[in-house]
Amino acid sequence: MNSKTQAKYEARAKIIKAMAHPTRLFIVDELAQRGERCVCELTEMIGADMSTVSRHLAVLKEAGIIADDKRGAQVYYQLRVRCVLNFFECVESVMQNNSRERAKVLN
Amino acid sequence: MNSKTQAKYEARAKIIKAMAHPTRLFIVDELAQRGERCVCELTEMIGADMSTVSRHLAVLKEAGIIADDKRGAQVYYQLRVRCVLNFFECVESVMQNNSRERAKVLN
DNA sequence: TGCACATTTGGCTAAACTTACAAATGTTCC
DNA sequence: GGAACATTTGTAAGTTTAGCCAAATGTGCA
Repeated sequence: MNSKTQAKYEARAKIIKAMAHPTRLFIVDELAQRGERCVCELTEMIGADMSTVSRHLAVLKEAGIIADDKRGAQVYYQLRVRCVLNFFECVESVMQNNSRERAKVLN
Repeated sequence: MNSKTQAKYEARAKIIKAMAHPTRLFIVDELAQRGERCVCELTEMIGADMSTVSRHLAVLKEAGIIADDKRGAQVYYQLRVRCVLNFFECVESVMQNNSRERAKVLN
């Protein structure tokens, strides 16, 4: 694989990697449903340290998946790219395939 | 977040995590285009140690994204779920948004 | 059986990721 | 200015991941 091809896949992987964490998937899902949320609201829902949540948000923002909007002392985050929601559909179908496959093995 | 919700997002993250590596994205892309490939062919194309490639393939297989088919001494892998290819489209659009955004900042 | 080849697995190291606490920064309001 | 609050950042510890080499396993064939 040449270095240009390598770079192409690294750039893609970086964005997918930003989605590859349960807390970050929760955040994306939540923002998709509610439009926007501030860090304190998300922290409350997630139940982790606020600094941890802030770091997850930074990862998603750095990847370009969410955008931040400072309003007073709060920072509100919103989804910038809706198409990442398509990931969920596909993931669900993979999981369904998997459980079907496992059921088959047991017979 | 309760433990059921937590488990849901962890299961999803596991599958997305399997896609979150440049080499594994390359493999998925290659299998999508060529139908199937044995480990030795992929190893040749990727240019890493065969044991490394074998481990990447195991990750994708464990997630349910690819399937293996042993034929003689070789093991052929093929894509089991085409919808993961939708990831690429979305990732491209995120990258385009990002570069547009960066261009705007420079003006 | 024994050699050649394909693949996987064990073991190890280095790098990356995740998390929490504490401290720093920024904002509002008195 | 100073207290109260929201958020980010520095730091350190623990965990996971990626990579390679070497060894083990499995297959085909003389």
